[in-house]
Amino acid sequence: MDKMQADTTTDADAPKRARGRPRKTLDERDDGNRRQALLSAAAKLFRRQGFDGTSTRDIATAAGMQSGSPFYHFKSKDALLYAVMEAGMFSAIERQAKALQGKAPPANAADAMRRLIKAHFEVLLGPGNDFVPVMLYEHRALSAAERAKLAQLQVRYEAVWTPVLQALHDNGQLQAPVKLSRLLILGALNWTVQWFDRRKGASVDELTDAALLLFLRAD
Amino acid sequence: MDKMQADTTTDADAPKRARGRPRKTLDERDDGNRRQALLSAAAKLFRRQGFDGTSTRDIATAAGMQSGSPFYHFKSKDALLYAVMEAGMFSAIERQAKALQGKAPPANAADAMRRLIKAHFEVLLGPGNDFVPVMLYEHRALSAAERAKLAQLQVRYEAVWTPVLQALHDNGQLQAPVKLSRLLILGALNWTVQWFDRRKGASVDELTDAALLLFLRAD
DNA sequence: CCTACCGATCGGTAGG
DNA sequence: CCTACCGATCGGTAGG
Repeated sequence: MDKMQADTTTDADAPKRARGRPRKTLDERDDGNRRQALLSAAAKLFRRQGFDGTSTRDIATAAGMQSGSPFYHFKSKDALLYAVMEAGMFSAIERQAKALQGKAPPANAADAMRRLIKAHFEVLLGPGNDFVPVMLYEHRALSAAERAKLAQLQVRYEAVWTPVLQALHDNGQLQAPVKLSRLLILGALNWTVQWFDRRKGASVDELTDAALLLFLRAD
Repeated sequence: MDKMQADTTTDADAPKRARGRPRKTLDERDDGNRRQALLSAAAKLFRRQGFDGTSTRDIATAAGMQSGSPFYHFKSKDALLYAVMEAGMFSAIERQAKALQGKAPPANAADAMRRLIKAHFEVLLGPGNDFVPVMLYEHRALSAAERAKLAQLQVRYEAVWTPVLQALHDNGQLQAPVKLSRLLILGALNWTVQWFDRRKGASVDELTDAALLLFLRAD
């Protein structure tokens, strides 16, 4: 709580590998966890206040650091934003793959669709999932090169939808053209970030049901 | 082109009501058209670079003014943003009403839906229509009071969709719950701002057709 | 609407 | 990772 307070815990069982300058507290210290703290703080603040509305000082404070310290971990504020977005895409891609594999493969195209939609909502609306929303709403702040790198990951993510939509189109459950369907559907899902409130109204499951009813004809 | 160049046109037929300090050029000068120029410039720049990414100096330059001059027309940068958004909502509401009235009233619920969707796309994707996109993507920059005022206009706009969706639900063309349908559908439409390119790919009419096929069952 | 300017904030860095 | 700091930019204002 109080960073000024002296460390009163005993030093007897301090980790043996501790050497060099003394540590200020006993909790997590080493490796990349300071970097991770910066990433999480940045994601949360970028989402709430926007990239431009968040200063690197804000982020440093939220991570318990001084104003110049984030630049020890990240070359620039921009690099921090990119790292947040990339982490978001990796988590989305991973979650998507798990949803499709699961314990059993999808029973049919509609089942695959349900899994994709639900996984998408979870990554977007789940508690503490600020990384993907930041990616959706702040990509204008990226440089052209970073935007291009990220676009590759997005293509990978969106490509998974295509065969599922194609199968649904083939069996008549989806009427609109596959490509425009994908764009419109993902838009509907992504926009939920703007209005969905986990604390009230529908649940993610109800949302998933509604989306399926809206987009697909019964089989 | 060159602001330094002396005005070489003759003064003989200058407007008689010209008095007081001399004008620098002969073109539009009086009333609110400077204010309008600021609004248009701001809308364009806010959309392209974001609210925080656009300085009041940028806007002044784009409107052919000096750095301090926008504040003669608007109390603050924030007030300028709000004015852009309000103008966007007014134009959307007006266009929506015209679409539903038209020369003839809608033939049925699906026809009304088509008109609503197309009007929405036109306001969103039409050439030079930067006001509504700015409203969609920069409302985080508003104060709470301004956001609340704007929300009233948005409620008015969205309320028009409800009876249409209800009718479609009643006749079986729409399966998902009306309220969630409205939110998901408007999300799908709003998101087109992110990917739609008037210069290539589908037209607004094709987009409208695809949306109808996606959301509604044939009657 | 322009000129000249102020105060504040911000990203980033050197040097330890 | 902290301290101390720089240079630049920015919203806004006074006074005309």
